[in-house]
Amino acid sequence: MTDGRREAAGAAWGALSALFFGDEMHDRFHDAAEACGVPHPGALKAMLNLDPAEPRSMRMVAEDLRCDASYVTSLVDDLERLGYVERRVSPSDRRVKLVHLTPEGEAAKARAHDSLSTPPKALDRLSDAEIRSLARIAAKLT
Amino acid sequence: MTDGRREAAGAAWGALSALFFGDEMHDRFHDAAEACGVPHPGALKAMLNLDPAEPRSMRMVAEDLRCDASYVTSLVDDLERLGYVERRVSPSDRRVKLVHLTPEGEAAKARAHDSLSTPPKALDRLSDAEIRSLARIAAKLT
DNA sequence: TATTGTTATACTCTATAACTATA
DNA sequence: TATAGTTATAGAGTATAACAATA
Repeated sequence: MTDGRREAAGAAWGALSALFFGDEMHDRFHDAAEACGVPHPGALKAMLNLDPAEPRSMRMVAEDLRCDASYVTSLVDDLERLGYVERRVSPSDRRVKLVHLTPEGEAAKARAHDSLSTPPKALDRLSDAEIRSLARIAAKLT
Repeated sequence: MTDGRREAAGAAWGALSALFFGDEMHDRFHDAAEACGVPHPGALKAMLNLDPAEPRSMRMVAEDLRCDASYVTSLVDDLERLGYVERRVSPSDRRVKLVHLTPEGEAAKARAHDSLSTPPKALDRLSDAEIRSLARIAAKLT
């Protein structure tokens, strides 16, 4: 039983991967970066991880992105120049800078998010019941 | 009805996107590049698009990757140095070079593919029936 | 003349190392 | 002394422009 399960899981994931690594998603990712006015995908990912309610320190952003802290400096410079983000010194530790998403940044993030979360055309091939079933299953995954 | 359908599709896709853009997949993609001995993700994607039965021209590879033709030159140089790929002049047009995947290249591609298609741990949360259902639906998408 | 691929070159993205300020 | 962030610098990844060979 565990064996058939593993096989089904592999097949499911393989099919989904093909969709995500396909041309449509590749294009959409670049469209999203352009739509929110951000120069490169790295900056886009940084934006998507930011939440106005919970500002993150430069170092935390570096960990989110798995990149060097020095690169976060230039990334946040770019976002600040666009008015999407603000650096504020942390009240509890004056070495720490917290990256706050501005209202403009929030709007840009929403635009990018919309563009990315629009499902690819392949989903049109599913019946209504299948779509609902997929939504229910996917919800359990997060 | 079309409205509820769209909503369900958006929810499903959003949840799946979160998985794909999450840390586990990010790490796995780099692991796959390393496992197949390829220097950077661009070269990995080039490999994954190559099929020994249907060699592609340099220009086609550039279109697959949406990058400049000159970059394909250096990409294929790297892969050729690794023994994963061979350039052969096309019999029908001597300007064209066809990129053939070698047996070593095919093996490396398979290793990368295995690593990428291993489902993330989140799928453990699904029941056997849900996994099978997901596999059936995903198969319709490709 | 138009097209395929390469070379030479330059620009962008990202990391390493040395530095400043605060703890 | 150790840690957060920045600066200066160097390296990888990718594009643009000019070129050679073939069509």
